[in-house]
Amino acid sequence: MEVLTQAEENYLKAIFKLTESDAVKAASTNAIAAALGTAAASVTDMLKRLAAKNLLHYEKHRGVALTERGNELATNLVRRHRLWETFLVEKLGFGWDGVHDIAEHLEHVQSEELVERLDIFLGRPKFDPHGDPIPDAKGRMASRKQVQLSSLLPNEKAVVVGVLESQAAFLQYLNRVQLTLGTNLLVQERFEYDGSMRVLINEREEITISQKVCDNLFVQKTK
Amino acid sequence: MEVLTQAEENYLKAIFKLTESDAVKAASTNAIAAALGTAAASVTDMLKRLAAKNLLHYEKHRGVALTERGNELATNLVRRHRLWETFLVEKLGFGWDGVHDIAEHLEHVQSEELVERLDIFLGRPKFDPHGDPIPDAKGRMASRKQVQLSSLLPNEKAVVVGVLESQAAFLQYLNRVQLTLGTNLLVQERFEYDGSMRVLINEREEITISQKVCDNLFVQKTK
DNA sequence: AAATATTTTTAGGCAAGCCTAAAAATATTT
DNA sequence: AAATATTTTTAGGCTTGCCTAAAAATATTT
Repeated sequence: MEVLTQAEENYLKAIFKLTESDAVKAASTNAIAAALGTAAASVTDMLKRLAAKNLLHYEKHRGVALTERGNELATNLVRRHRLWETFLVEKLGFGWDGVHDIAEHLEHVQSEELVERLDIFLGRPKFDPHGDPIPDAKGRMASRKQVQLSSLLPNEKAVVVGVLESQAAFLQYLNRVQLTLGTNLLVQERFEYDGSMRVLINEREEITISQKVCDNLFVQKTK
Repeated sequence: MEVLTQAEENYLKAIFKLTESDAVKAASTNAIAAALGTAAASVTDMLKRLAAKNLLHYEKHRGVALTERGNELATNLVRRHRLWETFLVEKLGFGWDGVHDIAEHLEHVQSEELVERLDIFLGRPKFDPHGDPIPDAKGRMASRKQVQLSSLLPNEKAVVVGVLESQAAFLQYLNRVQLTLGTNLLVQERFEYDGSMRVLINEREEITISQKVCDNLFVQKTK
């Protein structure tokens, strides 16, 4: 089992995330640079090194995709990250939003046994505090726990993860009212009368959403 | 609060340990190199850098000692290390001997809040699984929990940490029978008749120790 | 005290990761 | 299709931490 540096691991994870939505099959140099906050030239540098280690497929000007091995390592990294986030929230009492940066460091500690014992200690959780699925030691994970927005009760928090029907008009509407992928929601109230909901968006703005929209929006509960 | 690299932290910790026994006031280049497994030239390199950051006093060919600030940072590092060791043993069920290397990595995660919460989660322990005292956030720590070997009961484990009377003849005897500082003991049996004990040394050799020696040996219980 | 041994420092180099500026390749406009 | 804009790569440099080999300083023997 090869050992990667923290920098290498961070590149793998960034590429993994960028190519996660199956629509996209390759990550561009610029996108990776943006994700990591480094110069594009540094990315090219590293891509060559990772390609030499057979962790990704690289062809000049073509963008990159992880190899099987690269995917394996990246998935394991995600596993570590999400287990630590779970630990920080469940055991140490951190808020679910203040936890990412610390997990970003903890995830780099290399010890299979540590991760395995942590997993057991936490009761082999399937999802982390953000609702994201935690891969098991073999890289398998549950699919996202997504539900329709209309199924939420007042005071529940969620994040937008997808739509049921993806007609252009609907997506345009979502963009218009800022209900984009990743938007955080807090349900304030639900009106029985017409099934509409008042929702706080990204801890800032409050809007009212019709039942039709609530039915078509997939969200994932968060804490 | 300045942020140190892992390498810098490792140097601080090594120097801290080397100068811990108050007898020694300066750590030599070679001793540091040996402790870290690096070349002496690399140590000289780093000593200059750490001196420039006011973390230690460095004069060519004179050896080094930590500054107040250096000591503070090193103590905090020890705190982090021992808290993580405690976590690994108490919560994750690691054996107390398989824990050092992992803690070596965890200790470098920089987050005051993380350490504070971990401390609380563990119930603010005063000693780690090796019996070493855990400094509090201000750097204060209890003195070692040392007891006379003669006070131990069969099946208790301990490590040699000092002597009561340090006559040369006694120390020579200890060296002779391998009862040196850091030796691990497991009490097998105690004979009421003459107060002598049968003890397993470093999980290998079994010897019998007279009451006089047992009274003069300070040990620290371990798990 | 001179000779020898040991320790420490200097000098010069190397890999990993980052940078900026310029060149080359690819995409988008017109 | 030519012109322009954007993306990606190359080239050259920097810092951190490490190395080896040789020089300098200090310690120990004789």
